[in-house]
Amino acid sequence: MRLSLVPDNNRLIRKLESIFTLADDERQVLENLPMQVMGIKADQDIVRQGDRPSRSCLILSGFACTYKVTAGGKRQIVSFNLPGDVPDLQSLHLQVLDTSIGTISPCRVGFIPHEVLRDICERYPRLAAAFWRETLIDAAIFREWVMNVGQREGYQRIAHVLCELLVRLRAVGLAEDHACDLPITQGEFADAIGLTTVHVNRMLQQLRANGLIELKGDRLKVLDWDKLKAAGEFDPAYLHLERQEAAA
Amino acid sequence: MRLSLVPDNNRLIRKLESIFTLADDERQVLENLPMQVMGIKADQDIVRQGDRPSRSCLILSGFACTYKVTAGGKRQIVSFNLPGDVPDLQSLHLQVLDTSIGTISPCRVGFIPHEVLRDICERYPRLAAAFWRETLIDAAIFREWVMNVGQREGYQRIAHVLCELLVRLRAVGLAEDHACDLPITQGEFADAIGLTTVHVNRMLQQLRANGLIELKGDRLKVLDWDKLKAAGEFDPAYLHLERQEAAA
DNA sequence: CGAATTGTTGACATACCTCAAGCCCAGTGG
DNA sequence: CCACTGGGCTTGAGGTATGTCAACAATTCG
Repeated sequence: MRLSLVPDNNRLIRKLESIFTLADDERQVLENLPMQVMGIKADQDIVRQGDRPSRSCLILSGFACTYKVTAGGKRQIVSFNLPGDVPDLQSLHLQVLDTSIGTISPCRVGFIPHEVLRDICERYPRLAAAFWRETLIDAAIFREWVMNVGQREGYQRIAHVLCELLVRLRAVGLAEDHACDLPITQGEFADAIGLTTVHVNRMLQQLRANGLIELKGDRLKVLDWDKLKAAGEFDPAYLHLERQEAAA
Repeated sequence: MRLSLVPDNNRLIRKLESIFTLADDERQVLENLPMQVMGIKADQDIVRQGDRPSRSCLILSGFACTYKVTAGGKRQIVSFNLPGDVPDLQSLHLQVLDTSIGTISPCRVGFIPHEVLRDICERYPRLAAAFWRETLIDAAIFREWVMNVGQREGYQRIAHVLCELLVRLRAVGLAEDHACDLPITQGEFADAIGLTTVHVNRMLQQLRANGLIELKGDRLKVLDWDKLKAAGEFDPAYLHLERQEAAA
């Protein structure tokens, strides 16, 4: 555990800049975000449901996920957290966490005190809006996931999640056009799309057999993007990645 | 369609006040929210996916829902919107709507221009935070819904939604302790929890047979709240209704 | 009062689950 | 360097929750 005043949080900056141009002072604030940086092993909780955190965590590298656990002990992953994400930004205004956040692969995580964030929001209204916006995009993703598990069949569900992951990774510079590292296990996919690991396995094989993807070890290659998109009924609009245009 | 400067948006005020005490000027701003009030029949869209609205809508009375439609034409309701809700508050920062919002019963809806909201956010930081918080609670509900459709069986799912609706209605003064008006059709429940209307019907009958509820016409009576909560594994924490306590 | 929407029921089909075994591969320790 | 271990992946057989289709009953509403 070490303190750092020059953390490499360029994924977050990159995400925000894809939305609007940062002024020099705004960019500087982000580049010098005071945070406590920590390395965390795979499969560890970063924060837990019920916690009342006084800081938010920024994923600097690695894969994490937000999840809830059923009374019966079943786990639902409600979101994959990628570098540049601040998966518990909500705790700035909601005191008690209603989800846990855990690592999937080894991660580097930066913890930013809420006071710091509040201070920034006060002084840089555009950054406040940008943070708010980030939480709204999270919400949009949750909505799409409700639809995914509620209305689509297994085959479509996986196709959809794979599409989402590839596009989001691309947005933070962690994917080539049609390939990316993806250290997500079939069991984790299962918990994310509400199927069993057995069934996930079978659906993945079908995707492979149909020539849509190649998925081996931690590596995903999309062989036929159009077909994969079609299979998952994937329309990236809900990710709100497009630049803010002047309103009509 | 008429303009009103003294709209009865007390449900919203009530919700916000349950979180923190409003200052006089803040309360006055809310009481005098300039909005265009409109009566809308049942089963009409208020706004549509793809729209770029320049105002947000406040549900004044009646039931509405936020939904998405699959490429295959299946509808997923991702949220029920009750009086006091501003279901597209997000459009303040996300230009393109990724969902449609439609009425379930006849509604009175107030449209508030974005400029008005932005102006309030600038001048009343605590109200800005409160609005942000509202969108965060929406997100928390979406997360719970992902879990509901992803991990729970039909019987549990309905129990859960019924619990949520009753608690939320209570929070805005629209329910007695264990009963409320509920003009939601079985087909709508089906679209909300990812089942068919036939199966919803069977699960409801089971809930009735087990003595948990009475549901007839537009009226829900919960006969055994503890059992219903248990059946749906319902824990209201995710609704974040508790008062903001001083941080530890 | 008729017409439409909603609720109910039955018979049958299927996507997905459960259990259980075997395989592959990376890491570890002797 | 090899044997061992454990996690993840794969496969098969059989079971169940839920879907589909189709008819009919009960309500609501104009």
